[in-house]
Amino acid sequence: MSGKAADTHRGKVKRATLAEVANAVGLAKTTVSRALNDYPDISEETKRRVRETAGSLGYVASSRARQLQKGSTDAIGLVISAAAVGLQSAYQSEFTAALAAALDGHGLDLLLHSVTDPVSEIDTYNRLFQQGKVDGFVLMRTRCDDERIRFLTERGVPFVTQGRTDQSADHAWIDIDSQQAFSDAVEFLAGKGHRRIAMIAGDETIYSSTLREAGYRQGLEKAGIAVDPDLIFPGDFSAASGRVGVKRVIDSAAGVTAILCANDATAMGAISQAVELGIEVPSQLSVMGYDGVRMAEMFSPPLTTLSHSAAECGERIASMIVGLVGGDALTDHQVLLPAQIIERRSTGMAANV
Amino acid sequence: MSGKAADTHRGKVKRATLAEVANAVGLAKTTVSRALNDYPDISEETKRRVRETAGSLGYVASSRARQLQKGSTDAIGLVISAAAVGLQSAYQSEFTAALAAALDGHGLDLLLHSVTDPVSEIDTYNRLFQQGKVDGFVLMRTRCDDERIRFLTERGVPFVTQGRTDQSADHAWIDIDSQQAFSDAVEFLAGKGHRRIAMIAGDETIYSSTLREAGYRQGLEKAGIAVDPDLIFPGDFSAASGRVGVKRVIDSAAGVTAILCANDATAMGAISQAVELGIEVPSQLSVMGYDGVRMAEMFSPPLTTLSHSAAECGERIASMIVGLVGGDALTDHQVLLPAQIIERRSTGMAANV
DNA sequence: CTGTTAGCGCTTTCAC
DNA sequence: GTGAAAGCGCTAACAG
Repeated sequence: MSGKAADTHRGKVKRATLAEVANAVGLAKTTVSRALNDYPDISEETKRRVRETAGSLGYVASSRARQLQKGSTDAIGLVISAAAVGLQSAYQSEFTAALAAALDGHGLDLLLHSVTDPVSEIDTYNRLFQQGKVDGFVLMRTRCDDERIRFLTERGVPFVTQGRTDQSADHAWIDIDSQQAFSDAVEFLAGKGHRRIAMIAGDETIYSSTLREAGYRQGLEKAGIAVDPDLIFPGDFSAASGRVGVKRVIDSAAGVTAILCANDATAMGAISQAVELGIEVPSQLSVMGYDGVRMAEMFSPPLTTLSHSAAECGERIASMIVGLVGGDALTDHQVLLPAQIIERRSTGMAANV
Repeated sequence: MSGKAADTHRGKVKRATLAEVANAVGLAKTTVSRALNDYPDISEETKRRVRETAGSLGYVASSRARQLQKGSTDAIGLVISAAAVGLQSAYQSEFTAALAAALDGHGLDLLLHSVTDPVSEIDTYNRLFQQGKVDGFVLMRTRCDDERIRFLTERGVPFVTQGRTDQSADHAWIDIDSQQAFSDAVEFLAGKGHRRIAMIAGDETIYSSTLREAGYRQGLEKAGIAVDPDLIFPGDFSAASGRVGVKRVIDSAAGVTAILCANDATAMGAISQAVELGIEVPSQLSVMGYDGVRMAEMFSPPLTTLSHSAAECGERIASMIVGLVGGDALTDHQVLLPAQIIERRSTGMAANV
């Protein structure tokens, strides 16, 4: 605002433009553009010269302008809900980092958007896409009946979900075979002599929670143990719900020697509460988690868990979304990855009850 | 490529354009644009009509086009290095989420970029800005002598750091007064009768590590305890370094009854290792962390720590970067926030040695 | 109050 | 092999 100094004011940094480069080399903008983009109809010599002066001018093409012209954005949106505080679970944040890294490998950026009001969630997806800020989305924490999926599908917006839903048949997703994993976990526990195995479930609106519970039941059956509905306690993936869950187990379910938790955070909460109640883990109570977050290894006792790779998941999703945005035919667009039991010291042989 | 079907192919979603809206209302693009942006020189009646048809057409302005015209991006870049796996520490990810939420409140997006090769780090900052993808940056994990800061400062690129540096005088930053915090922590421990208090330090290339160590020394002095350099063990903010640290303490430093760790992850690692070595926390050894991550509360035993608010930090940084990008004068551009001791159960009275 | 004319910086036909 | 012209969708002068 202060007159003469206006064009020098802080924050306004001059970026070299195509026209300037063209001018400097003595060629037309068109030619420079094609040279820089390595078109075959430009002579090697010219390309060299152009690249050189472009470099010396510190020229970097404005992606805004390019995007406007080409119609694409080279950015993928990831919307997190502030309600689920932090970058949600440790796993979510490990995954997010992996996704960012993987997208980077494909030359895409990750636009991280936080939405505070759940009501405006859909609106956020809509705006981000309509505004042309992103070419597509990655969805985390998919819900059983996921409104976002319906919305995006209807509009033909490319997206990949991390986790299945009731509508899984129709969209691209990648997921961990949590049902199998939980079944394995129960068998593993049964193999250690546990007969009364409780489960602290995850947020029931999240589809994967239902799968984890189904796996738990399935494992019980395989192990020849009758499913006792009273041994399934509600939870919400938080450590706090693990604490509450343990108290309930103690209060209401006699003879439980092992607890399978919906995720690692819940398991850690459960252990910490158990210890406070004077229950020793694993000698009196085995506790097992799911996800294999890094912290699980450092917990005391180190957590037995079902591990899967956030990095692989991120990379696969990145490839998938790149394909979708590029309009590729959908092959391999539904991927199920296994989880592996990592035995550490929060589980042991069943105690004599 | 397949001819006639080309314009219908998946992924190409038609977005309404300004011209279309203008056409529909029977007004000029300009008028529509101004109506939508609530310019004073458009009649209320017209604005109403325009908004109505815009709404019914589902029109959302293309931010690409607007950005190209206005020159700004409404996005802030956050570059994380994949080397420090995951979204780095739990604190980093809590902060990132908070930052995204806060930026959202200002109508800004967060562009999360991951860089694998440390060598290309500066280049990434440069490209992101030159390409016009972001208006500015937020830097985490500031290093003592931070090349990124020199680079951005030289070019006049707006940025705010979370954490100070050797060059702090010259740039906008927000930081926790970790020196004071660590000093307080030592006094707190001394107040519980601890005389030989070890420290497991953080990554020494990170500026804040030096501050935390300085605070530790300062606290010792205040408590009238001589600083013993042999009681300071190296670390890197990881839980693993906490484990290693504890072993070294046991092996080489007799009489230590308390360990102050550079952050919560280190503290958790330390506790878990101590327990494995048969050392009881806190009866035989007190361990204290820093950051106050959510998991600290759920640890067993719950961790005594120095807590500070990621949310507040994120909000403040958001305001600061908004101001900087907007070209505001720099007032309050260097903010020091306090940390608070949260006493939980990983610390107790000094054991008799 | 509203419309006309430019132009942000780039990529693309289409000529030469 | 290279250049001229047009336009992506928007906003900012400047007229009327």
